[in-house]
This record gives sequence, structure tokens and C-alpha cells, in this order.
Amino acid sequence: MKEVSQTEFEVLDVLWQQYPASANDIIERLNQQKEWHEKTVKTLLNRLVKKHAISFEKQQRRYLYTPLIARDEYVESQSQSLVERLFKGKLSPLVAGFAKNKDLDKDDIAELKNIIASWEQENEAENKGN
Amino acid sequence: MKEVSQTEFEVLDVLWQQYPASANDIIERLNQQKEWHEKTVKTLLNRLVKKHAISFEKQQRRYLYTPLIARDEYVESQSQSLVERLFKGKLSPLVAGFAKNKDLDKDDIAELKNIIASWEQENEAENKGN
DNA sequence: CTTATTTGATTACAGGTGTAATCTTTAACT
DNA sequence: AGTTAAAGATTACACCTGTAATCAAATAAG
Repeated sequence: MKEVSQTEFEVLDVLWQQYPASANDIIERLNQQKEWHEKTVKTLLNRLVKKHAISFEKQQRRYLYTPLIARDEYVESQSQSLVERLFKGKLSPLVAGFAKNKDLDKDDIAELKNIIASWEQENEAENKGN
Repeated sequence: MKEVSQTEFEVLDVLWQQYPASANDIIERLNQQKEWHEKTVKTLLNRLVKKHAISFEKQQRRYLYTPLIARDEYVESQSQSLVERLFKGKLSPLVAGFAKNKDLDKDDIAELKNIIASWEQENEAENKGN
């Protein structure tokens, strides 16, 4: 699947919210936030189809669009790519950056602790006997 | 400062390794990894200058280039932008993704714990009396 | 059935990007 | 001093992007 551009992503992102969806559904959702011309959104939908990021099925004259990639997958690959490029693949410097800049609050810390605890539980078998 | 493209970033990134640096220095460093034509690198340097991402000072006929933005700043802004776009600004889902995909090892977890411990130490004053 | 409207398809068009080749200036060699 | 070589500046060019307008087909309205 070819790379999705910034604006194409914004369209894809509202499609992920709920799908299948018609062009008008998508335009309506987008207009909550962006002020895009209807034609612009249609163009982006078209390009997403050409890039095999979404597909459609005809319902009469209207199309109902559906993502071809899961948001989770996309998000994972984008995250990993960024961590690779900027931090040589290591996650912790990214987290350290957020911590330093006071971009974390007590709740974020609590969630991180939970993630770590879960990881350790899942991986404790390997440490048995170390 | 205008947005730096993917290839421009690769050039900037080797300049960050050590600067000031001549075009030839940079070309040499890049050729360890990429197979770029000398002319291509020069073009990218030129574009980085036009975008005010780097500057140069003439040393005879050669230029010595220097970054105008710190890697840390760039990295922070890229990280935050991605977390904003993909995770509504919350860091923990990104970390959770890495944890789930087995992209973390024992050392990564240890580093994350340290980051959290430091954060808590820095922020313990606010919890005094809670 | 003819016309107006809606919807997707095609075309537009300036600016960015990847990837160089050519031009120009200046320094080095003969 | 004249010619060559090296370095940066300018130009090239196809494809991508953002942002629509126009075209064409199909449906709805009269």
C-alpha cells in the first residue's frame, strides 16, 4: 500500500471512526473540525482508493467506503518508523522527552506503570531461575 | 522554519553527528549508508539552507554547514506531533503498542522505570499532603 | 420523456520532493 | 596567464500534494 499523505490520513481517520461510510458521512464528520470543500474530500477519497488504503462498494449511485488497513496497524507502523528514525529504535528516549517537558501527568505515569507491570507479568516466565 | 522533508532530514541528521561540516564531509558520512549522488546531497543542503534549517559560513570556496535547529528540539516536536495525531496527545497508548508487539526488552523496561522514578522524584513536592 | 441534480471521475494547477545534470565562478595547476 | 578542476547555484523533470473546478453518468423531479 502506497504511503498515505497528511490530508489523506485525516480523511482515513474519520472513516475509521465508523465504517462503511458514504462520502457525505465523511464530509460531514470532517466539517466538525476542518473547513474542506466537498470536492477536496472526494479527491482525497479517490486517492486513498488508488492507494489501496480504502475500498468501496456501490450502493446505487453512492459509494460506501471501508478502510483496507486497520488503524492499529497503521498507528503501529507509524510509531515504529518514527522511533526508528529519531531514536535508533529505542522507545525510552522518546518517553524521557515527554517526561522532561512536563507533558506527563500523574495519570499518564499510572498508565505507564500498568503497562510495565503487565509486561513483566507476561514475561516473568523467562526470568524464572535468573 | 519550513518543514524538513524525509531526505532532507537524513542529511540534517548526519550534520548533527558533527558540525560544522563541509559538503564533502556530509557526503562521505551519508555514503556509509545511502547511495546518493553527490549532486543530490548538494541539492538537499541547498534546500535546507533555503528552509533556514541550516546555515553555512564560507571557508575559501568551500562552505561549512551548521544546523540552525537542535536535534533535541526537532525530535521533540516530531514526537509530540505524532502522539497528537495518532493518540490524541496521550503517550501511554504508544508505549502500550510497543509492549504488546514485543518491541521491548528487559533493558527497555528498566529504563522506563528509571524515567518514571525520576519523574516521581521531581514531582513529589506536589503530592506532599495528598 | 426531458431536465435538473447528485455523485463519482477526470482535469487543473501551483508548490514540494527525489534525484540529478548543467552552468558559473573561483581556485589550482601548468 | 591560460586551462582545468572543484564547489556551489541554477535548472530539469517526473511524481506527489493540497485544493478545487469541470465533466460525465445516473437518478430524481416535473
